[in-house]
Amino acid sequence: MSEDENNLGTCPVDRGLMRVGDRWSMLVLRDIERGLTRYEQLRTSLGIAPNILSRRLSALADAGLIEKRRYSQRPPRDEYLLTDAGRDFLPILMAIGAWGRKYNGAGTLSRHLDAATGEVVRPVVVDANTGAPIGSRPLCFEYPE
Amino acid sequence: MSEDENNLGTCPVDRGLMRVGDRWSMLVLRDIERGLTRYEQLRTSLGIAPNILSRRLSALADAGLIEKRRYSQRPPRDEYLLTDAGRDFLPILMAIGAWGRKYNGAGTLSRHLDAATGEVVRPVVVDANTGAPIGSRPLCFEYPE
DNA sequence: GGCAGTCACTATCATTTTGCAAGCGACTCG
DNA sequence: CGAGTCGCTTGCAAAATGATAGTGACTGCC
Repeated sequence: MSEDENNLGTCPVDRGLMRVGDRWSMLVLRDIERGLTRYEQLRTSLGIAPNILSRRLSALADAGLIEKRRYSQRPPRDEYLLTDAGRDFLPILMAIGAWGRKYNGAGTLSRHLDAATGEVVRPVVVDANTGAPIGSRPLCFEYPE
Repeated sequence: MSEDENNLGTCPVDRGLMRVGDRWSMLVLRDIERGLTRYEQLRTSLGIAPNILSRRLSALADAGLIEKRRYSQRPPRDEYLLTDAGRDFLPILMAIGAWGRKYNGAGTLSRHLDAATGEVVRPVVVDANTGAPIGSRPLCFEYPE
């Protein structure tokens, strides 16, 4: 895919997208977060074809974002749970959600509330060093070698 | 796609992914940010087939994330620039990059530095209300109706 | 003027991925 | 025993993607 080694090979964005770079995977993660952990729940909630769901689930498991756990032997029943890597991806989904609300948010949309304050959560990406939102300060790139 | 109206129809994540939900689109945005604004620059940097690049560029333009601007009449030359919506998406790419670095970051990767301090930027998604990183406080969902 | 070369594409076709529909094994419940 | 649910797999059609070739508009060189 990459010819230019200064580019995709060393680009962390691409590294991330290698693992979750498709729509269904992200929506699956979102639904698992919402508590829809079983195959049938995911299938009906997403309206996804069963073969596609199977493939996405195993891809996500291979990528280390979810894991399959048998919670009942008889009848055999499994659930899909987020790993640490999967949970770490959720903030990104919330940031995408905030963007979607802003630029494609006609009508009423679901949202997250802070359980303690009851306030609507407003996800923003900031630089942990300065606390400033990304985009509010000039940045520059650094390439390896 | 959606059967369950509590789900995709009202989900801001899905609304966002409707516009940029594929790998190439995100990588194009990243490259434009890096200053690769011309067709040939993007094509060689990404190693993408020309027909695919054309389609992605017009999809991104239709979605309002980039716009095409002719900067030279003779010879006819165009460049692709980020719109406000496109620039607003960049922090998400940085968050994906941070995740990719953490979970798929073997070897040396490129990174962003704060132009003023020279420090490596560490993107984190926080709740703008509390300033707390998403994931550090319990949340709940609210669905319309 | 003629020819090579660059840029920004489009057109054609093979390959890959996605999606629909049907079916299947393991079980439960009546 | 028969219907129903869950968690899939299989087969096939449709759509998206990707490789390759080609095209039009120009520039720059001899």
